[in-house]
Amino acid sequence: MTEDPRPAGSPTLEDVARAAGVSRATVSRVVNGVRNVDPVIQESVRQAVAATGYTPNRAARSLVTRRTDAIALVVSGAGDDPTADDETGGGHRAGSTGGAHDADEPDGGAGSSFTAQVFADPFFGRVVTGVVNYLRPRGIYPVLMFAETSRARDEVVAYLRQGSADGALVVSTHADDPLPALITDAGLPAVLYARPSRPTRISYVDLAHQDGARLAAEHLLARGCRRIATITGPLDVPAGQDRLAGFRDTMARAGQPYLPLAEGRFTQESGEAAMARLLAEHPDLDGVFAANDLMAVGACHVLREHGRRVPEDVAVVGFDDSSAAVACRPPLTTVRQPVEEMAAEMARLLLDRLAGSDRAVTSVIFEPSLVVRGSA
Amino acid sequence: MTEDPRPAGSPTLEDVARAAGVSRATVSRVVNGVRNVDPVIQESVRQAVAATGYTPNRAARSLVTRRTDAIALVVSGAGDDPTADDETGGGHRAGSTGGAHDADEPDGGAGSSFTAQVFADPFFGRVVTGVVNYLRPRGIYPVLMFAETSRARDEVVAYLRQGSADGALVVSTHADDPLPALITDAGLPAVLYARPSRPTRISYVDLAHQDGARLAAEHLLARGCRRIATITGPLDVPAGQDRLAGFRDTMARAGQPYLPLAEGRFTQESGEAAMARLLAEHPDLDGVFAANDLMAVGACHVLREHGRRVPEDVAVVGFDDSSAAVACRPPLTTVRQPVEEMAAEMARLLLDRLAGSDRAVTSVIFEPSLVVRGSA
DNA sequence: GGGAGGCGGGAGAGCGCTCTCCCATCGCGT
DNA sequence: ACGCGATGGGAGAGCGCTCTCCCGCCTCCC
Repeated sequence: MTEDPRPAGSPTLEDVARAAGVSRATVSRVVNGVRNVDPVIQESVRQAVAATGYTPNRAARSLVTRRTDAIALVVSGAGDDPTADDETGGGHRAGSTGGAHDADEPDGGAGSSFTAQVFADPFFGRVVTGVVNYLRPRGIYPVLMFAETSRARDEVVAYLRQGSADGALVVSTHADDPLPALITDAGLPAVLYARPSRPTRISYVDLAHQDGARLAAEHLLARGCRRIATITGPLDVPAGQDRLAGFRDTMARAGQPYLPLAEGRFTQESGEAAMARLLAEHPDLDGVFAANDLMAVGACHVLREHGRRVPEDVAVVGFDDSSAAVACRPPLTTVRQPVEEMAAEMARLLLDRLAGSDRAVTSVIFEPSLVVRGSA
Repeated sequence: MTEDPRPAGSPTLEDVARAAGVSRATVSRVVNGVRNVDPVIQESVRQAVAATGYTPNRAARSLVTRRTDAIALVVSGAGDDPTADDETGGGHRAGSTGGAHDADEPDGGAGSSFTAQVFADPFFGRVVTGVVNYLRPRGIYPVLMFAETSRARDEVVAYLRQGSADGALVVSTHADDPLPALITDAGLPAVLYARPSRPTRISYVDLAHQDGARLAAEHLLARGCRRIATITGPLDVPAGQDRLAGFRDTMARAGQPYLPLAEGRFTQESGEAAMARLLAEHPDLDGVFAANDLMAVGACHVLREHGRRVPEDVAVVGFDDSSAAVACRPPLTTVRQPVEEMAAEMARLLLDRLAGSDRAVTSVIFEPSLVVRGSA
């Protein structure tokens, strides 16, 4: 007959309590620092914890507290969703992207999965950075999720509903993303990055895109550019619309109501294509505002290939101040979007919501600033 | 007297059981698809589940199964760790980086945090892509963690020990990373990306770096380059060492034993600096092998700034086949590292380990391939 | 026809923790 | 001196689930 029937498994509160000669409740109180506990007992409990190598079991704790201290970081949008019927722009040729729409593709492979597309933009790395840096000191780690199909969206909601995370941080890449509504309908706490295109009772952080575009316009004008064009973002998302509106507005006010434009999709390739189109139609242009840095980089490439010097012949201004801006030759003059701070604020809003039970909807709008480098 | 004393909270197994007129056990069996259950009862249980909107509580399940169906994706390395004493290179001026060593910095801010550095390299996005794509169909989502300080490492281990995740996928950015050892010492399941610099009983995936470097060397030689230099990665990490060794080896075998080299740190800026150094010492060089694409991009920039055309005057070969390779002008000829597949395999290895109880250590080495584009 | 064996369902014991009670002790005021 | 609140520790009831028993019934074979 052995005395110890539990050789396996990690030590529990019970074990620590026995070692310290106190009750489970007392150990729990010491571990969680709740209520007053006699300093002497506190010390002996701490020693028992150290001696046994105790670590609280998170599942057990969650079960009773109904909190997980985990939050989901969801990148949402319409990838190549076969069920998507809310497309706005061109390209009705659904499924034309080479059958990559199978969510159960055997391996991690394929370069053009939604996940891969997402990380191709330095933007998401910055969001993650901001979120992680805010959450980490608080002992919280984000669970990374992607929701580009309706099935994936359901899985996200299910995940949240089964209490795997306390709330969600949602970054949408697409307009009319149904996820925010799904989450709030389920009564789950969430905060968005960027204003949802249809009004929803949900907190979000966003940038004053129009102000940013204004800064870009004023800079190009002040530089003396007179034949200015713009490469817009996708015009079915608020960021794309607002940057164009702000730019066009300032240009019009400066007496330049006609603004050549070409729509891009926030990718470098789309920026290249757009620049080529603009150059074909307006060979004499001397200034370009691209609605993000990636497209600006593409524009620079195409300009150089067409023998234009940047910024001597054509000045280029980007948007975001991402890593692509400094990596570019010449380095991009760009409108800074403080993504990391915004992401941190988004995390803060969610944590506030989880802590207090104030279900108030707050939105925080950040102001952009101009970063002048070599390209304009 | 109301009959229902539980208006709040989501429905539990008990509720479903009551609605279906069966026991909790039966509902559990249906939900988990375990053992045979009468089809009629099965159907009524399913209806009850749908009617009540039941979702199993993950914490409760974890508590008894001792599994979480969550895994940690840890990016590990030495950031600006004040306690680091295993630094190899120069720079003993600890803390010289402007007080940025405080882990509790108030906001998500600072651009040069470890997290930000990590995402500056497209490599990590690809790792995440591969991991996520493999895990997602299996209902598992990765928890993102960073471990660049000893405290952060302890937190990762604690996180795993408290059963917040079943295992870890570790990507080290640095040699002599103590994390793998810490994790295995704690008896926790983990798989690494890249061979640890000191041998450890742990599974990993890796690339045949030397073979990749050989491909690059052979391509440059076949192209007719005769004054070839290389920009190496950090020479204290296996990937840096092996790529140099493989390249130098092939060059030597081809009768070119003297190989000009400059060490970089896998960043674009370090690549630019290295290229500038090489050009200063060897103005007549006609071929460059950079140990990764980011440095190759930097090299291209510097070459162009010095009036060299790529590939006409100087051929450039990169390594990784990252997004930077296609974004570059001209597009980079590069050695492909199938990061996504490797990351997926890493996830597969971990899941296998978690499923079966075979504690066998396996390593899978992937073969690189040459992708010829415009730069060489 | 009767016993063995398989099959399907229920009862109930926990998993490890928190948290509400409850009780013992102590200090203090009147 | 006595009561009374404050203080600190213990007992124990769950949180929602899984899983091992156990039991009743049906089938099948000798």
